[in-house]
Amino acid sequence: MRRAQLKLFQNLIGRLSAYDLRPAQFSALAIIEQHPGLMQADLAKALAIEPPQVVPLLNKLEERALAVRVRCKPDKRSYGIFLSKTGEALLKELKQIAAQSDQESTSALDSQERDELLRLLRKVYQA
Amino acid sequence: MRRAQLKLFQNLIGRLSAYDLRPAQFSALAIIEQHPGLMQADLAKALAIEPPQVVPLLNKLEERALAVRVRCKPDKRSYGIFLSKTGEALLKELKQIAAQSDQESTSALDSQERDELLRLLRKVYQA
DNA sequence: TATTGTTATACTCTATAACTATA
DNA sequence: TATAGTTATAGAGTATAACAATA
Repeated sequence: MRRAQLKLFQNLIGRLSAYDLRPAQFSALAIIEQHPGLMQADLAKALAIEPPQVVPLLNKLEERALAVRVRCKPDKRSYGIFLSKTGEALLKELKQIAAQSDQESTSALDSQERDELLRLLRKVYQA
Repeated sequence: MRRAQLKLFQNLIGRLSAYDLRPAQFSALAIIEQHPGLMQADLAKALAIEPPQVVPLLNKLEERALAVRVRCKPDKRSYGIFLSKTGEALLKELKQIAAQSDQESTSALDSQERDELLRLLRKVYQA
């Protein structure tokens, strides 16, 4: 399991490096898209990382104008996190890159096996 | 894939911690058993880590008398690495622990699915 | 007093360059 | 000069404690 995961990860890291992004940053963009306006604590939980790690990650995304922090009206301690138009466009491109990466890393499998692998993996980690 | 792997790894780390061992040390014991007398560079390659990382790992195993470095006769630069009797006995126990860990981490799968997952993972990383 | 985000810090993992001793 | 092992070091990734602003 570890070796297969490392193989997939290395391939993805290589492809994302052309965008100066890490897998966690790509995941963050995808999560923000699915939950626009979420708070940093929620993003940490969704990424399975600790809140302090979200800070530099989001800073980087904000520097590059891919995402924005918006002060919440009711609770001025927290932010709502949103994708910018640039972020949305880039994410769309990145999803294709990631799909190509998965495809290449699992080129030894036929499409039925790939589906089955995904099904089994989900079953394991969702349990 | 990453999430499933993390789940398995965390379970294994927890179980091995009772023996004050890391997964890589357990793997090292298993590799040494399969290739008695191998050199440190070979062990590094088999573990997919860099040679310098082998040094503290092996030091720890030697301190605990689980493995030994034996100076090679012909080439006095290198060592042959072997398990001690203690190491062999502990490895036997650890293999059962690891099997239990895998079983527990994949308890959502039936035994046929578990076999299939293993087959697909091998196919991915061996490609 | 509790919570959100942040800073500072440390600990692990990993990778690279330089050193030693042999060849 | 080349190689096996080692040392030193630095860079990620990850986790915890403590802090500031707000509730």
